[in-house]
Amino acid sequence: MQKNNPSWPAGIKRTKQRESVISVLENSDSPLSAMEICRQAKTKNNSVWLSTVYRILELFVREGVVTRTDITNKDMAVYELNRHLHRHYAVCLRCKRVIEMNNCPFDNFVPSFSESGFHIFGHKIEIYGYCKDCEKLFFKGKES
Amino acid sequence: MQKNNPSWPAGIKRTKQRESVISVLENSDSPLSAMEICRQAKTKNNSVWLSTVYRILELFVREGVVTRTDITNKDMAVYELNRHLHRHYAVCLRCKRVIEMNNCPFDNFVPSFSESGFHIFGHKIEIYGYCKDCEKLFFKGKES
DNA sequence: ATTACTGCAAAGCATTTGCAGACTG
DNA sequence: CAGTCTGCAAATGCTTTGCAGTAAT
Repeated sequence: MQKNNPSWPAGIKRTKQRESVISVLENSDSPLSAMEICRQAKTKNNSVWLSTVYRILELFVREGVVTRTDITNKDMAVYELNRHLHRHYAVCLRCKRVIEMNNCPFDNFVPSFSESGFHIFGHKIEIYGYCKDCEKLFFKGKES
Repeated sequence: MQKNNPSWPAGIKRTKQRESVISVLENSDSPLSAMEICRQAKTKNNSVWLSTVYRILELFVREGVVTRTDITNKDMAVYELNRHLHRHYAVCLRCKRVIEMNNCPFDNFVPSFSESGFHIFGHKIEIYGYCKDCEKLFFKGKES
């Protein structure tokens, strides 16, 4: 997010730590944990403390610039830029790798409820299973 | 889960703590946290230590008898009996009421992944929004 | 200059782990 | 009676918080 980038939220002070966090997220095509963001920021010689990263993420989530996702069976939240894309992920039950889904089952779907009048704001979908690599191991395990 | 209940997983030793955990889950119509399960088990005069509850839940999840869910922005996992119903719910953001959905968006849907070879075992869907009653209040709030 | 932000340390809290004694099959 | 499970305590790991010094506007 460059200077003058209009998507920098209004009234939010620029600090090198905040720009650094945003920069890491901009250069990632998958959601990252706070720890990973901190590690990558340090690599770039931008020292950012982990607690600061959490504070910055909390701020940007509140501002709507970043989204936070809690993944089942993973004990860490992951964060990504809110690119206003509607996206869901699959998680490998073994290696916890997160794989992007390119479409959404709610497109062209009309939900039917047991009670009328529910106003949907959004949804969260989580797909679980085994990734290519872990499935091999999984079935190898079953064979023996 | 009574004695001789065929759904008790094969080869799993019966202990009063395990039966107690399952009993709490059987008598609940909503998913419970480990702490809540522990509390309810204690109420029934069945002393179960919290760490034991976690070990028991881990075992039953592995055996497929129980499912674990992490709820967004809640820092506790919740557990429920795996009733083998394929069902999704909508949760009201205000009153937390849970409303059943009668269909599933994954019927007749072919997911597309950014990486090939992911083997889907299942999915979880969380729909959020406002129920009929809370929506009225919500919009009343916005007007004033 | 004023107010907000960060470094750092330390606390919080759900969950996990280690170990010795208790219990199940 | 052998191996597993539990009580208990202590550790772990992610996340939050408190505080004093630092930086942004």
